[in-house]
Amino acid sequence: MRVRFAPSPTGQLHIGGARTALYNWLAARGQGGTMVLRIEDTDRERSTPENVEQILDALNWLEIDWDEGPISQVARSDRHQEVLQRLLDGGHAYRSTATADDVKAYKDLHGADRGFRGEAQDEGAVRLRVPDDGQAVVHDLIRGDTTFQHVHLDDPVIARADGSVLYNFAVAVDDLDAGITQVIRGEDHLSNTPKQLLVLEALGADAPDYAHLPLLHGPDGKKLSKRHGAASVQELRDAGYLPEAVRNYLALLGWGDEDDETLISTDELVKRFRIERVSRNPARFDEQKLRWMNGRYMRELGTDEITRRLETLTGRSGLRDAVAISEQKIQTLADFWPLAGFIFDGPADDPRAREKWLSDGGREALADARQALESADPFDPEHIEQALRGVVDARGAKPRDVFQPVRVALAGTTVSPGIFETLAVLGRDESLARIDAALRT
RNA sequence: GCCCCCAUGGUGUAGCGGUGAGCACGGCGUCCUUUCACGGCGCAAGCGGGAGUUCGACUCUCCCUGGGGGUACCA
Repeated sequence: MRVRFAPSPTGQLHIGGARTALYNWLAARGQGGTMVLRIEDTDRERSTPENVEQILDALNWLEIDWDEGPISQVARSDRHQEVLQRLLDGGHAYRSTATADDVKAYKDLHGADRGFRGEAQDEGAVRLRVPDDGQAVVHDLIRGDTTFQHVHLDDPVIARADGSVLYNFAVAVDDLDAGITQVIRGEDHLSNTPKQLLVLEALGADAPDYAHLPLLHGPDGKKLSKRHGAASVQELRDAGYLPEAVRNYLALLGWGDEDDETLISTDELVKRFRIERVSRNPARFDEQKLRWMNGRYMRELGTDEITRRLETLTGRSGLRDAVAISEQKIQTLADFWPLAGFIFDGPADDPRAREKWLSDGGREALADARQALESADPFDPEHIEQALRGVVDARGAKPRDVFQPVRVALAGTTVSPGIFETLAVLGRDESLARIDAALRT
């Protein structure tokens, strides 16, 4: 089996594209097959090395690998010209100057469901000749056979007047040359498949098997498309998601095994994934579920590994202690800094928190806490807790009336990791200094 | 307009003629609790509609409705 992933080199790898990549990859790896990359775009402006590089980067981050260097369509123009000429010579294609208006006029005359048929001229764009009778049958691994009657199909333009070839022609030739046996792509390509089948037929070649994946929609139900600035893999990475969690989540967006398990490791995914089991209905990208799943993966990583990833992401070091007391509370890597950044950067500025917890009663409690903290020894969570609980008892207060002022003094906000642990990580000197600073204001 | 695809709770799905329609996210409640989380327990919430086929339909067929895609000298 040989599959190919063919992203458009528009710079960002969009989430739907990432899922397509994943399914291709899982299908290939699971069956001991091969996955090749085809960077498809007949437009030289878009197929820039930088754009291609970005797609490759995104794939690398997802840890989705491929077996051969990217096949560039633009670089294959000689081959495409050769095949195009063969179709022209064989009478399978013809030149025509017919415009969209001509096509419309033809339909007004022959009926709306009647495909356009042109006359051969000696200039103009190249159109494929479509027979009036017969049909194109797409053998789809997910949906079964889909039949398109030839009569309904317009003679498709396969090359511009200047000779440059168009997608539906190029992709058929490239897949054929690359020996692709299974084409796994988005459902938006289903309706165009007959054109590709016709090209293959004109060439006397067998068609590959197809698998058209249901499209992905955004939370609003609209198409989550590369054109509509939808979330991309790059954005997921920047939002602090883990590649293994993204793979798990994306795999489930349109596929489920018999037991409908939710948390499935990539290894397990490779073993269990079957393209035939992919669902036929479009799915919505639900970031909430991704966040939850990401949290689960984070907690399985262990403190050292989370620290390592966080340090690469932020470029800072010495985060381990802060990670240890925060890891239960964050869902993504990006959640860490807003929660624990105050440990390194000093208290945040939250006037409302200060007003509420550092007013009269709060200041008294804080002052008492400071005193108790001075003698906590050793300065570890256990002894800190003893000291602070002592203050609570002595004041006859509720725990929060003592803990919250301390929290706000240290963190500047009402949200932070556990207060005893935070104090311990900060150390006695820094903790007391922050409390003093809070007391002074 | 024409061609094609799709249809289980708010979301993702399991189901493949007989089920109390299962799981997960989210929601709500509750326990834990120093904040926020995590975790435990519980609750609400679904087969779009109509005809068939069948002893029996979420499961099969048709129609409708509703989504989506294609229909470019874009990919």
